[in-house]
Amino acid sequence: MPDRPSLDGIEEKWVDVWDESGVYHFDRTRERGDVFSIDTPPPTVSGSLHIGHVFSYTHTDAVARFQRMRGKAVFYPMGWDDNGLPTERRVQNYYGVRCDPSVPYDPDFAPPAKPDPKRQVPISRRNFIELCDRLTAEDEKVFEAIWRRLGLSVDWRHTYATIDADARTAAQRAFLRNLARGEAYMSEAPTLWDVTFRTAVAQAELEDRERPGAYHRLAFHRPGGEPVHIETTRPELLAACVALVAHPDDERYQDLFSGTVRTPVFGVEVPVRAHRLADPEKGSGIAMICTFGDTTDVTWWRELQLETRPIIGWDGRIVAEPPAGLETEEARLAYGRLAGATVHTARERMVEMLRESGDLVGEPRPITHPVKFYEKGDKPLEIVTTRQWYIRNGGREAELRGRLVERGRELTWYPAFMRARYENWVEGLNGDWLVSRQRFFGVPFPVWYPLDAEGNPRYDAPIVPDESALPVDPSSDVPPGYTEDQRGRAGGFMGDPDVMDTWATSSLSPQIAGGWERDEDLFRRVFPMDLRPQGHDIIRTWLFATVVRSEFEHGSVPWRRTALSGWILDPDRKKMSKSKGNVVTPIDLLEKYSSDAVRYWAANGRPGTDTAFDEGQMKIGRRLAIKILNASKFALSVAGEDAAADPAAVTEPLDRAMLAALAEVVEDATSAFEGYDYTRALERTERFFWDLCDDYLELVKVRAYDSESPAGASARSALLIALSVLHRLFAPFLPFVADEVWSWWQEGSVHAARWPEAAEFRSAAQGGDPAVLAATAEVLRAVRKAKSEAKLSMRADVERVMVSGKSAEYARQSRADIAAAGRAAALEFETTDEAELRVEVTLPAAAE
RNA sequence: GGGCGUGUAGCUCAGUUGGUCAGAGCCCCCGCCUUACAAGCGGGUGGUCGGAGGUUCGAGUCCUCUCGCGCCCA
Repeated sequence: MPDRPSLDGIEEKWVDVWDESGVYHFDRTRERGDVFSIDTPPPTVSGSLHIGHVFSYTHTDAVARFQRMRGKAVFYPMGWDDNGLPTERRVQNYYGVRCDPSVPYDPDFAPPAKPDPKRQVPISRRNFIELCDRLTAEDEKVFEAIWRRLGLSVDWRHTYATIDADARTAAQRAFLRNLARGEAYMSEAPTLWDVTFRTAVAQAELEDRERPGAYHRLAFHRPGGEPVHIETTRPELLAACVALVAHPDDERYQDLFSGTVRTPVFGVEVPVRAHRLADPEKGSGIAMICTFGDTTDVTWWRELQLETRPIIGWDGRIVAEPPAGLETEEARLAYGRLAGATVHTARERMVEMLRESGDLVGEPRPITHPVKFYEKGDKPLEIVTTRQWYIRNGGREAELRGRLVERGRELTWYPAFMRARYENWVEGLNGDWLVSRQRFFGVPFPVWYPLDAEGNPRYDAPIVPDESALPVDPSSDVPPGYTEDQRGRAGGFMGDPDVMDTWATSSLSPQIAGGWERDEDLFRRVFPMDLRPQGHDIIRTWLFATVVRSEFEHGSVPWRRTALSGWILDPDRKKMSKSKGNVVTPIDLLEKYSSDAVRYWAANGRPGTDTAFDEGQMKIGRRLAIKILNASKFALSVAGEDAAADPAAVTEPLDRAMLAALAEVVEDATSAFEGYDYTRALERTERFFWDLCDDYLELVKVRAYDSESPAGASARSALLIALSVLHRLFAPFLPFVADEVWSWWQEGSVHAARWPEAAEFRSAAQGGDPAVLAATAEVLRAVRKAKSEAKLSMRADVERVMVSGKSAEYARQSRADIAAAGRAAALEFETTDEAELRVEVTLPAAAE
């Protein structure tokens, strides 16, 4: 035990000790019932670890530590999400390169010494992936170091990355089984498309953003020539117009239904149709349907069985070839002015042409409206018809949807109201899950297609590998029955060029971490997992997708509980984010306040509740940690480090009262933890501890030094019992300081110790009444107040203390301790019926 | 527009099933060298619990309406 205990260097010391002792290792000999398994969220390593991560991972760690102390074998792995677009972008910027699959592999490639993000060097897909692997490996080391310093009790032998071979194997195996069972399918259909990243995007990745736009009033022409006015925010799509639509009940357009009109400028004849989704209140009540301007167009196109005349290409530009229907020379010339232009330019030119033809009525009317974006993109999404892979998720089948809602109800949600978010999402789905992405750094689809005699792929006859061959890369591996020289040749084969959505891999995190089909012995001990902690913003993606995959593969929920953490808000109540520049680096905070202090702040954030970033709370956490050091040192120096607590020696009413109060704290903290209310467990423990320091310790200080009397032995034993219990109660929250103080007088790690139970020290409490401690402390407070108001030192003598009231009887049982702590010469107690405890303190005349 | 959450001292937050529930910590003010801790200790000043109705003997605590903020979805 050091003379002057300190938090300095405490993290380095214990991180090493824990690593060497393996105290957090999962005992895989334990059966499922004795295991507590956690489906840890794999943080995106291409981003930086921010304070929000520290916040939520601390919550999980506290629960993991509690369960471990309760005797569970805790399966607490860590994953890294390195698969996907964020990593591609980071690699592009970091090395100044971009992936160009047409460039051949260069085994000697070295990235530019001075990366220039503006002039990225095109490199082969394989070189690009090598750089992704290299950079993510470095990032993961940094992350692990921070997690260790934060004190996460992860078993570092169990880590995974969403791009590693195990994850690729699991993702491909699950996909092949989905395919075989008909849960995955390929379809050519209108798809939300990000033109910057040139990839398809799923419903779950959409977000609406308010953008300026303008209503353009356009004149279409009836067969007789008289105009029909429509309003559109996307005049550039006029060439893609396939119909007009109005509400079936709209009186204004009854005569037009089942007739046709001609488009302005292009003179294409299009039908006028009726559909309930046409809003009579909006614009002129009649709209043009284009293939495709928005998702409503897709609905109309599908339900009204309209033609397809797409004009926007994968690059977001107007395609060179005019769509069907543009027959006249003028129409083709007009289209020629748009071909190759961006959407923005095309709109300007189209408006120009409409002005020339006189079909633009009035001036465009500026508005602000919500536009769909890919959440990681910065250009509006287009809708392009492409061939994509889908996994069923209930978006098209009520039966499956209902089953998935039911699975959600099998889960225990912390907090419970988060379940509503899940159900709202599932019930609002309008399509299956699009899982293919036209990107590079991801898990490839384990599929090849035969090429027919003309060299065209036969998508209806995909070739799949045997599961034993996984993972495969169809761009370099050869399908069964073919040779490499048949790649890309007529009569040969081609590999599917796409990769899976990153959620298609991370939705298998319980299987990947748990050893599904790789280590079945492990898997049956940990799956379904006990807990899925995660942010509430990814209920619709990660949580939902994981439920879907587990339903298909195992016919069960993937876990029993899920805990949704809140966000960290800056002092202005805004979500902290990099773009706002209000992010604080965790490592600086850990160094400034100590890991325990930062954990203390985090542990004060309740499940699902957004929490203010508050360094003040970290200061308090630091104070608490230091107090634990000092109070422990004091108690141990009084009692003797190697002294053993003897429950039978606890005889004084005040000591028994303290232990009885502590028993209540233990019971309360335990049930709070069982209900995932770690914050309450901490609050109760902390409250008790500070009161113990302020009152009980001061009261028994003198007596505890008395080595002669039984009263002294009583105090010392009670102190040691309380200390042991408190060290363990604090261990899940302040693991460093808890193990430090524990090590001064106990064998082994506090983190391997048994969680305290009231039964342990009930006998020592001997039916003690917490009211004795409460009343005694109240008298002590009154004495202090008198001294404080007289501006006296707490060491000042007191002539007389007169206590009366209902609980005077309780205080009387601590007469000697009050006299000693208050330095009171005379004490009188009068038990009356008065509810309020009255304390009269008489100070020596000289002191007044 | 629909769903969910939230609004309690200057700040951050507790307040289980309605009855010492008007609290804690921080901040601020006034004191105290008290050998565990001056990175400490003691004491004190702060609120008609967003607003309006209602149920009840009694409501931050239940109901209705309303205002503000936040998130999710259209």
